[in-house]
This record gives sequence, C-alpha cells and structure tokens, in this order.
Amino acid sequence: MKNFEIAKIFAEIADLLEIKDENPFRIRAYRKAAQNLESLTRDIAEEAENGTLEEIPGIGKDLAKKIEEYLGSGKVQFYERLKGEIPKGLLELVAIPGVGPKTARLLHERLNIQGIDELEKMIREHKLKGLPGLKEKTEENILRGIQLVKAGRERMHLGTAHSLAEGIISTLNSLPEVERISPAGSLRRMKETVKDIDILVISSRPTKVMEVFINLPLVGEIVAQGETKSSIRTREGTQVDLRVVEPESFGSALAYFTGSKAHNIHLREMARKRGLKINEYGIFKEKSNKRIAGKEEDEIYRVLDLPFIPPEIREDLGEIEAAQKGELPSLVSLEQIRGDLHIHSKWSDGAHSLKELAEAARKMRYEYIAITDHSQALWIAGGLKEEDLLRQIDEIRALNKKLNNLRLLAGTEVDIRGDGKLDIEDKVLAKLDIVVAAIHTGFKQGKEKLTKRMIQAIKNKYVNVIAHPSGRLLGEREAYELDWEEIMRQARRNNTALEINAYPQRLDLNDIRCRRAKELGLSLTIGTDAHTLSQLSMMKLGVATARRGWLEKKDIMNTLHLSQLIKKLEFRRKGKV
DNA sequence: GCCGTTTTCGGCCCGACTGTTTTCAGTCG
Repeated sequence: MKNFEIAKIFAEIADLLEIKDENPFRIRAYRKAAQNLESLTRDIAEEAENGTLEEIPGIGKDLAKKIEEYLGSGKVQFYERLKGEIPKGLLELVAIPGVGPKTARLLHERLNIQGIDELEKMIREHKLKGLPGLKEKTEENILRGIQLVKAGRERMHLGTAHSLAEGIISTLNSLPEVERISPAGSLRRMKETVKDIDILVISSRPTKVMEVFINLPLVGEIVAQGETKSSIRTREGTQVDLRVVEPESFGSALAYFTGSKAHNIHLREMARKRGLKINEYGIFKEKSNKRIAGKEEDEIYRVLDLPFIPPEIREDLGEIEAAQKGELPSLVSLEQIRGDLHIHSKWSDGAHSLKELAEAARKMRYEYIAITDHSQALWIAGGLKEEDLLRQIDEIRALNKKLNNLRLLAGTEVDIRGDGKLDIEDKVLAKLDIVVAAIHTGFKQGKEKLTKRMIQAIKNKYVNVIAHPSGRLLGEREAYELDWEEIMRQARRNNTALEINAYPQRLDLNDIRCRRAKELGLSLTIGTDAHTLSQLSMMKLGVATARRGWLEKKDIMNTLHLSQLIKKLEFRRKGKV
C-alpha cells in the first residue's frame, strides 16, 4: 500500500513549508492529510481508481491531484521543487528539540549552517554569538537537544510506558496533597507506542506536588518547571509531563491533556460555532467568558450534544461524526474477556506447568484458557513432536476432570512451514480443541508467496486462528508483506479468525487492521502469547488495541461463554467432515 | 489547503513555559 509513502511525503511537505514560513493553515492541512492517510483502512490506490479520493477527510481537489500524480509517476513535482529549494540539513535542524523553523532559518541564513553536526561544532566554538535571541541558555538547550537526537530517543512500547507511569502515579498518589490523579496523553489513548508520559493531578497545593515530582529519584533532568505544568526527563531519557489543576478544571484538563490534538481541535471548532470556548480550564461562553462546565470530562461532550467518546478512539478519525449520528461502537472491555486463547507452557518454551497456568487463570476468573505450545519445526522454542502433543492432550483432559469452573483447551500454535503446509498432520490436529497457526520463518519470501502460504493455512479446516498475522516486532522487525485484502476475504470466507496478539512488541493485528477486519465482518481473538504467569495480564493491551480498532464484544471470539466458543470452534470441521 | 444547516470566501484551537525581552517571539503539546 502506498498510503504510508504518500503520508510521509505530505508530512515532509508540511515541515518544508514551515521552514518557508508559509501560511500555518496550509501547513496544518498537509499534516492532517498525512495523518488521515496513515490511518486509512483501505488502499489509496483503490480509492483513486474508484474516484473517491476527495471523500477522504482532509483531502480536497489539490491533494487528490497530488496523490494521483504520485500513484502515476512515483513523484510529486511540488515536493521535489520544495526539496530543491530547501537544503536537507534544515529538516535535520528542525528535528532538534528546542529548534523550530524560525531558529533553523536564522542559523542557515546568517551562518549557513547545513546540518546537525555543523551546528554542534559552531556552538562549541561559540560562533553563534551575536545572533538575535540566541544567548548562552539557548545554546545550552540546543546542545542538549542535539544529544537527545543523537541518542536516538525512540518511542516506548505501551507496556513499558504503562509500568513507568504506574510507578510515578502511585508515588504521587500517596501524597495527602493529591486529591485525584490520572494518566493522560497517548498513554491513556493506549497507542501502541508512547513518546512522552502525561500525568494529571488535582491539588489545592500544586507547588508541593511539583516539588515532589521534580525530585523523584528517577529524574535525570528538569526540562521545565512552572506553577501548573512541569516536565522532567528520566535517567533513561523519557519525558514525563505533570500538570496540576483545580478540581473544577479536572475534566477539561483531562480532555485537553489526553488529546489527540486533532480530536481536541475538532471539538474546539464545534464549540466556537456554538459561541463557546474550550480550553484546559473549562468551557466558557465566548462573550461573557462565563464558565459553564469543566469539572468532569463528559461535560465537554455534553455541551456539544455528544455522548462520551472513549479515549482509545479520540483520533479524529470519524469518531466525532459517529457520535453525532449516535453510531459510536460499544467498545469491548477487559471484563468481557472470558479466556485467553494463546498461552505457552513448560511443554515448549513457557515457564510454567499446566497446573500453574490453570491456577492463575482461575484467579483471573477466566472460564477457559487454550494451551498452544509450539510445534516441532520450532525446535529452537522447544516445539512439540506429534507424539508429545498427543501426550499433552491426555494430560490436559485428565487435568480438566479435576478443575472446577475452568476448562483447559488442548491446542497448538502450529507452524506454517515455508511451503505453506502445516507442521502437524490433520489427523492429529483433529484431536485438538483449538488450532492456532502462525508463520515464524521465511519472512522474506515476497508478498505473493507469503500470501499464498498464509491462505493455504487459512483454508485448512482445522485451523481456527491465525496468530500474530503481520509478524511485526515493534522497533525491531517490519511486518512481512501480505495482500491484506485477500487474506481478510479468505479468512472471512473460511471462517478463520485473526488474532490480536497482546504481546507488547507485537500488538498484531494493529488498530488500523482491526478496524478493516471489522468492516469486512471477520471474527477476531485476543491472545496474550504469554510465556510466564505475569504476561497473562497483557490481555489489557490486546483489549486496548481492539478498542482502538473500534471492535465490540461481538467481534471478539473469546468474549463467548465456553459452550458457545466450543460450538464456534467445531463449526467448520463438522461442516466439512 | 480544506471546508460549509450562519459561508464557495474567509475563516481556520488555545495556552504554558522559556529566554530574552521591557511587551514578546519561539517552541511545544
């Protein structure tokens, strides 16, 4: 899909126009278009063929033409021209925290600085002296920014961000001065990766809370410190922003701080049309400046005649329009999950026995869990030979007789081999309650071959689920190439579910593909792929991904009660035997 | 550059913090 290529070009055009000091609204238009393309569930080439480009929000006549130009020729003239006008190094400079377009231009015009290394050298040689508005402090800030860029500050996995935030929140929450506290930002929206951690606090003594915050042991550096807002960077380099507000502003501050930016802008525009003004402190009548609400978050939506919109879908990707029409999905929740369908035991590369897993599952109030150890091809992960699998089935059946209110499902995570065949014979698969299939090798076979391989597995009548379908590892490995439309069509036709793997590095399917899967009417499962007991709790990340993909209870198979689930799992086999 | 139950032109979210300034520009979220 060229969606991302074009999104990247539009985003870069926005950066270039910013350096040129162009109309800020034009710049915003490019940024918005880039974001919308990134999260478009359909293929942009198909939209172009159907002549429906201008139906994509943020795409008008001009951008539609640029998209068509790129699809046709692989280039956008306007973009090429801009790149010719503005030295590449300037984009490098703007990427430094603390250096914006104005400073970058100044540095280029007055000192002909072309890139980040040159800038560093000039600062160290004190060559910036005499430039307006750039004195010692600013030089120090830029140097620090350069260090950050060079250290390659990357986004964290959602799971990492979650535990870091939990630690800070529990410390602050123990202060008597803290009345109420909540995570905010992309963390609260449960994005798969998080850059900064945002935390919001209610307190009548903000100074005290700020003081404790900036003196936390994990603080490596104080970035900013004010009365209502402070930022620190941890020793590991993660920025954490803390905002302290009065009780009557908590709702509006939480909404503002949670974002997304695009969602907030949309709401604020709606408010303006009604003669209202929304900011972090509340909702005000524009004329009289009289405050009418802001204590609770849902008040913001109420004054705009909208139902509450869950944080996970606040991306301005149609949720506000859906809310207006009363068509918001009722998102699946963690409480609705009745079991985990992807777990490894000691039998392969997991850390715990079946009994220990059962005990943990019972504590989580699950009705069932599927034991899905690796198959023989993955000998490196202790993959089970067929005879071992048969013994494991017996052990599971025996254990089930002793268990109350919990059922272990005998399963496998069978390897889809390089030639598309499964690693376990059909006659053995037939004895299992659930078959999860996955690709673990041969990622570079190319789109056509990989698609064929996966479809072969999808068509096997014993395969219930395709695990971690895209194969991506966040920050480590790109997804392998697949014809997704075809995969999803086949999965739907053959009644094979796709998994949302809840492992923090995977979160695969991702939110966007979840949304497309729903549009096409697929069934999905959420599995943790847990190898240890503590990893069972990652279910919440999988649910969050499903929620970001607008999925409801009825879309997720493991919200079913045990008897319904078993019926659904057996359905295909019976139909064909 | 997009967008329209106040508009096909004239709007386009809003504020905090910093550093360098005597009232504000730049950057960020």
